[in-house]
Amino acid sequence: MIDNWHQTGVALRAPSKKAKQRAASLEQILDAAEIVFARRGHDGGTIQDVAKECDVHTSLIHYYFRNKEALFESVFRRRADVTSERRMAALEQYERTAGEHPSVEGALRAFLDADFDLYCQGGPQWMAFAAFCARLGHTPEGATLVDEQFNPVVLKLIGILKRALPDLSEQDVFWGFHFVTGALLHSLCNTGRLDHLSAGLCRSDDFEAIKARMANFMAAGFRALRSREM
Amino acid sequence: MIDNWHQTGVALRAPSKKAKQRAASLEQILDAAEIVFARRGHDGGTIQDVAKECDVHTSLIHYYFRNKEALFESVFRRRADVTSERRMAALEQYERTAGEHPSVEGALRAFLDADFDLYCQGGPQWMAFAAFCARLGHTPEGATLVDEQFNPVVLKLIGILKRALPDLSEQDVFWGFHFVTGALLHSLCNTGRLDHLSAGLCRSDDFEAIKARMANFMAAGFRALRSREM
DNA sequence: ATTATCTATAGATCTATAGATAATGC
DNA sequence: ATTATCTATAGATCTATAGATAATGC
Repeated sequence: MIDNWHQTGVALRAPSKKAKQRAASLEQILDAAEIVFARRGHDGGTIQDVAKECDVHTSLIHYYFRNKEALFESVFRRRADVTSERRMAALEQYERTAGEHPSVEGALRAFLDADFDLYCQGGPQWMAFAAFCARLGHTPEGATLVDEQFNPVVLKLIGILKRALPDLSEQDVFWGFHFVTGALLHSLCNTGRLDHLSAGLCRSDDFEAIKARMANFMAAGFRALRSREM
Repeated sequence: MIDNWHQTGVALRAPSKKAKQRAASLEQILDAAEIVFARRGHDGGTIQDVAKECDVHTSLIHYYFRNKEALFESVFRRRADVTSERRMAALEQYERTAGEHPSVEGALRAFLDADFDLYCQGGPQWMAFAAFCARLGHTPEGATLVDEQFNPVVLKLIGILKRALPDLSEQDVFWGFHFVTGALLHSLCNTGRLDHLSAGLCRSDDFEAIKARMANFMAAGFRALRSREM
């Protein structure tokens, strides 16, 4: 929240009580929807669930958001720009420091860590957003939304990867990225499967552990594809 | 279908017309449900969709399957044993041929290829089953079902991986497997994202291309985790 | 007589809207 | 006067069942 209204000469009105109320309600509803849709998916989560979660009446949700689709998309849009801009900035920053010879691992680290840090340190709502996006990412309908939002950043990453791996075919770069995406989305989903499987040795919500391993693991994978071609 | 009824002495009756009808209807319904749930998920797919898909009335579905849950689970159970037994057999076969020194890549190849071959060569219903399982695998509710079915095979794989990587910590083996699972499920999901991203260069339903790369890629990842520990 | 299939419908959600009421704004 | 919130309810699904009808079995 930026309160620039009392320092500009242009007499921007102070936010009225109603404006504040409105903003607060919008946020409450979006927070609740984020949690509900992250937990139960687009089809499993209902407007009634959302209403219960934030203790308002369903009609208020329709008052602020035309319909379920609009609510769903608003949940995505509220944070989508933040994440893609952060990733883009991290990639550009990495490009500058790496200069002529970027490394696969460096590029992946920039791309992935920007995200993981946000989800780890951003509190439970960002965590819910992560799961929300992950579910979105592996439905065919959701894929369109995700594509539009993240393709620019992803293509940026792929560009750097190509320069880091000049002797790798373009297909292999895409397939490698496909594996990275899968592992990332599965991690963000946080299904708890690994917890059972490892008998508690690993917790699937331990994003720090994932962050510490993933770029490293995947970078080696890309390099191995290269040797496969020869 | 095994028609052992006319060669045994124990006078097993020939399947009556009704029995055949029953079997055919069951299969039709399961096929349709497999396609519907694969496409729209557990919550998005309805019994009405299934009925329309195979051109029977919804009440017939309730006649053969008590309720939606039972139908859903039957879709899973129909093929689950086939896949896990195939994988188990492939892993045991690999263990025998590899002897004292199994390799990461060999183990992964046995584990993954058993699946991919089935999905590639088993026709469209097996393809639908793949997507069905993938969606199951990244919901928290579905995870329980998947766990019960596949944990034995997965633990078998993990056992071999541990012997192939004696100097890798147990945690790292599990995290590596976590990444493999993610990439696999994402591939089976077949969202079509890669098609757009690569402007048609790669098709996300090209399981042959994935099969050719995945074990190789992931094996290198595991080895890289090892070097991280030192 | 039994089993497979369909017709009709109850009952439970769920989304969405119209219209009433309460709170703020000018 | 405008905006925020709630009440009440319409209308569209969706699951599930009861009971009728059609086909096979003995």
